[in-house]
Amino acid sequence: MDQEYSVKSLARAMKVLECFSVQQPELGVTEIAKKLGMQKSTICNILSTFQKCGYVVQNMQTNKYHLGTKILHLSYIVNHHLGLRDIFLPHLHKIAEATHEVCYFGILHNNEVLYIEAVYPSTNQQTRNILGERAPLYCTGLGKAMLAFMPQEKAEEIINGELKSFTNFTLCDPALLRSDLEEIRMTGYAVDNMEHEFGVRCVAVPVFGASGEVTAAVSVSGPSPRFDHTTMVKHAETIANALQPLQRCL
Amino acid sequence: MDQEYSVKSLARAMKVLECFSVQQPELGVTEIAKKLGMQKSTICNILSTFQKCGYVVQNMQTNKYHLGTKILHLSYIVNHHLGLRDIFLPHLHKIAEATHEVCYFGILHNNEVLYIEAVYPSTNQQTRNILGERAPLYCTGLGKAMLAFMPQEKAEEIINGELKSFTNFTLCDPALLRSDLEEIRMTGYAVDNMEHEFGVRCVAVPVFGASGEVTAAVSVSGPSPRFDHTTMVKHAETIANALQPLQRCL
DNA sequence: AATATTGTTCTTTAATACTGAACATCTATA
DNA sequence: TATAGATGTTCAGTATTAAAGAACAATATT
Repeated sequence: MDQEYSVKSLARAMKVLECFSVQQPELGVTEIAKKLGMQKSTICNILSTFQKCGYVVQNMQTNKYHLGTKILHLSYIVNHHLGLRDIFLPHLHKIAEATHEVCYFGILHNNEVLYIEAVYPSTNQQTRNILGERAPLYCTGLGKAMLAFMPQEKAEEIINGELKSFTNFTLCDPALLRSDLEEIRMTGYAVDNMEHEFGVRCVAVPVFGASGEVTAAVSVSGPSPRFDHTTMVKHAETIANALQPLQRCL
Repeated sequence: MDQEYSVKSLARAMKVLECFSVQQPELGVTEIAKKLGMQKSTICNILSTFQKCGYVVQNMQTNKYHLGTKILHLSYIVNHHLGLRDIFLPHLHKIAEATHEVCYFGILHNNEVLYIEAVYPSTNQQTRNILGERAPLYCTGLGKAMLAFMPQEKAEEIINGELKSFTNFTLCDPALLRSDLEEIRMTGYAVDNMEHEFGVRCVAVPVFGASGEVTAAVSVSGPSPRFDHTTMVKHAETIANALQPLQRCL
């Protein structure tokens, strides 16, 4: 009997929360019910519970629901516990100023890149909020930097999995990807040559934990004309140097 | 029959998530069970479900649990939907640079201040992460700025509620607090005179939504010697001017 | 005005979450 | 080193209750 010691109603409820996305921040009851193949009334009850707890808010005008601010408080605790953001922030600033490019910081989570922070150089004061955004491993600088140093078994799972094409430059061929990862292991840094977004190049360096496993990565990225080979090598060195004191101590 | 159309097991489970705090980011099964007066096995099942969903992670060394990064993704959606952070950030930067003080941005949530962002002036590069932190309304600049313009009924609830003393300067007397709030309504800005933290003064200005209700507040704060009366009046003006374009349009 | 389509309410039943005890691990203390 | 007291986990039975499905109310659309 493969009994699962899990609270099924809770798992179902969390799926409801996960229906909300940046693209669809507001959802109706039937919309969610269809999406999950569940009954309207069930969704209604779950949402009403979440609302009472503050995790979801109903828009009085449209009757649709959206995520509540209670989640922000939880995320604060996560961030604080991880502590990573606080530890990395000064170094990210240093890198952004030295390279005059946007500096990203992401961690490995569920076989995806989870962006934790973006720091803009003072010469480029954008304010795009990417906290919490996710991206695939195989076609981003941060992702490949981590993929290259992951346990081979886990890495192969991804390499042999679906490699969706985002641009003409995306490495959708496992063999090509493998040799790229090999080069990353040799040089110590990953290059994303417009593989995820056309016109955007990126250099990323992995960060290793105390026991030697990849835990995170830091990158700078920007418009491809500014990212020629020699510049990217220089940037990689800048990042690697800035991260030196953090390597193998987290 | 006052039947509650809520999923009780879900409400219970969310209470488990809420046990985690900055002070106690890691909790054991029995610890949570005691805190909530629930059975160990129940907590165990809930945690195991949350773990499968990625909302909670078990520390292999200590067997204790902590919140997972999945929450970050949800918080990203919240932030993005609120959009507030993105809208306010440039103005917060402006205020921080103009006053050379830390600039805070908070919203009203569950009768508390929920801190959304802190921006440090370039002359004071701290990196304290306060995203998601909460504080009482009656003894903080941001809080009083919002409390003063809340619906009277809701405000009185708080004024007549427990007014815990944080410092010798905390206004724990409802009458004193009321007259302070009256002054805030007159001047349009709130002053926190070391009421929450000794040695820290703060000036805050409320932000109003499209329908005229208080939705948020912005403040600058710092060591009391730097915050004399004339300086604070000047800071209040600076903030009010910077926020002008955002008033009554959100 | 008529007709979908939405969110909500309600009851019944089948599912399942919680209890409570037993078990397995680990960690202080004698 | 042995023992007692923690801890987290497993398990089966019962009492709870979550979900289904239909009916209702309130909008939106035609």
